[in-house]
Amino acid sequence: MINDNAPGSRARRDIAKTVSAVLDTKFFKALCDPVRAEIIRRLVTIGAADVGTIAKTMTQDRSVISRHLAQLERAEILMSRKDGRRRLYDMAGPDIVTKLEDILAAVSPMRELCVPFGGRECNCAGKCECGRAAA
Amino acid sequence: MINDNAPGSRARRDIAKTVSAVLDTKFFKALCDPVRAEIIRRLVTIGAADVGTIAKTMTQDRSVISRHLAQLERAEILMSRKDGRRRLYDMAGPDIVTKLEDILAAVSPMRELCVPFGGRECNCAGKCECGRAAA
DNA sequence: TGTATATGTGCACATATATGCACATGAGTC
DNA sequence: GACTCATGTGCATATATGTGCACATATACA
Repeated sequence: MINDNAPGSRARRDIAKTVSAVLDTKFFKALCDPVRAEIIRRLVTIGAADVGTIAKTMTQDRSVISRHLAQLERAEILMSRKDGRRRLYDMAGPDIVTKLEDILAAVSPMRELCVPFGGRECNCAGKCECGRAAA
Repeated sequence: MINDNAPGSRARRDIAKTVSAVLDTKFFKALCDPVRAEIIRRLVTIGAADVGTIAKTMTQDRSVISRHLAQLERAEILMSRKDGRRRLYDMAGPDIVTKLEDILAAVSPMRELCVPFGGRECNCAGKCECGRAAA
């Protein structure tokens, strides 16, 4: 089809729907906070660990770390299991990779379909901030 | 190496570093808000549009939409250019796909390296919520 | 049983973010 | 020039989120 990227085209509506569906707010939100990012960094480095062990190396209170860990598990970034009175958390590596692959698959048609401004040059003659615009 | 996924191993430290580097907070934060998600949906559907046109179809004030659009541009999800007194925004399709490919490339070693709890079964005998854990 | 340890939760508070109004700026039109 | 239209920004306010303390719960151990 020559007119796939026309405004409101079937192709555009389809990809909009697919992209919306795959935009997992819970997943992205969990990745935004710097403390949670640091927790992820440490769990990747050291492997499975309990709440106290993780909290000991960070400035926040244990209860705060506990809540961050629970949120990361709800976002399916971590998994947990009980070990006596402790709870062990570990990275859900395969799940994370699968989720990102799904997102990429949904988004990748945008490479051809959502070329900004149809690839047309800006006629601003350097007056606006469109530096990244025209290929 | 047989011990690549040992706690603190070189492989683990490397991937932790790579993953941290690729976790673009600005990018993820921009994707969290439901209003911004809706803006993305409409821009994918209709293609390039100015602030007023987008705002007209949404409940929020024009100024609010204007700020969301600016944030999405800073996150390199949208691009903009001036057209007279209007400012046109459009999806930065190729940039978005490239960014997600970079993220996936950085994360994909986690599929083998971060199998939760080393793939070992939980010995809870059904008492804890480790359903997604084993296998 | 009593005690110590690990974790989760209610609550109050601080900070961040989203929102809408009023107004300023910039660009087109008369 | 005066006027109109589109956009961006300062400000006050509402809502969401992160934080730490105190306490409750659950498990292990003497």
